[in-house]
Amino acid sequence: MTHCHTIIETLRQKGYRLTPQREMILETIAHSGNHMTADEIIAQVRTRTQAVNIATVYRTLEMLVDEGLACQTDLGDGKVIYATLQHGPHVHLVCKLCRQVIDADYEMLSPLNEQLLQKFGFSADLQHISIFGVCTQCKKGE
Amino acid sequence: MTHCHTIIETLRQKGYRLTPQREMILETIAHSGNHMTADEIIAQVRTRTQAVNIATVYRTLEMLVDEGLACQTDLGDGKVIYATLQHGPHVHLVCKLCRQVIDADYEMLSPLNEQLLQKFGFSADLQHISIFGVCTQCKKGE
DNA sequence: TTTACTGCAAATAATTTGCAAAACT
DNA sequence: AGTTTTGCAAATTATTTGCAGTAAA
Repeated sequence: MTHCHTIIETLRQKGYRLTPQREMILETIAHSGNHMTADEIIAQVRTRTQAVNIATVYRTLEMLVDEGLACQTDLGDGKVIYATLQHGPHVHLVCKLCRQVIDADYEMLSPLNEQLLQKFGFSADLQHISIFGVCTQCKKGE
Repeated sequence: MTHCHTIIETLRQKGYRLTPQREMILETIAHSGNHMTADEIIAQVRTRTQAVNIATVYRTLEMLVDEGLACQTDLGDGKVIYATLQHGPHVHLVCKLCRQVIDADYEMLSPLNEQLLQKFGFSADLQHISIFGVCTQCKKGE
């Protein structure tokens, strides 16, 4: 809730209107403490009220990403997940078999970040990154 | 062409049929020496003949990826690119402004690969990875 | 009151699929 | 000949958009 209020305050200051839809969408993402797809978000919100449309969810998410208040990660298999920035930067380890998403610490990527900058002058967005592979459990189960 | 023939030989050995469509698609990707989207591939092939359908392109690409003969990379903005493995593993640095794709050497990722394996038991597919960010030219142009 | 925001339904866009006809081997 | 593979058109899926009505400020 606290984190949620921070975002709401920020939006208000930027001149956005605070609609119940936006509040509910925000609360849902922030509260879950996890990454969610647009579909998951609307499903969750609809346990509370029918008064939200999927188009509004997409428009709200786009706004949050544009304002730097949420991060968007493409999981590759046609799924895009969103999360608020409460946990700070991290890496998404996506298991391509079970589709589980593990969060790893961002620190792991600092050396890479520096190398990319030095060798290519490339400023990488490593806070949004998804790394695909196979998790421990799935390796055993094979 | 040489590289192309290797792939064709491999496919034949695996029991796949060698159709002109598959040959043309393969030649196009291998020849370009670059990453291409399904759309770019069919556009290129169609400068030679009309006798290829987009569904066939997708089916061929899927087969190549399944057989480990091509790699597939999701660029995030709704584009998926494909390339044959002639250049060996590499990292795709995608500029989110100009959409240019720079190839970086895979070696850069070895330490990360090891860490992911040690800390999480996660076998990462780093040969398919896309890293988003802003390239030198775009940084200047801003 | 003003103008941003929402819902709805239609539009996109990329990819996938069913099925009959064509063509490798 | 027998089975794979293709083309076509329709289906799918996720997302976007136009527009008229609703509601923050």
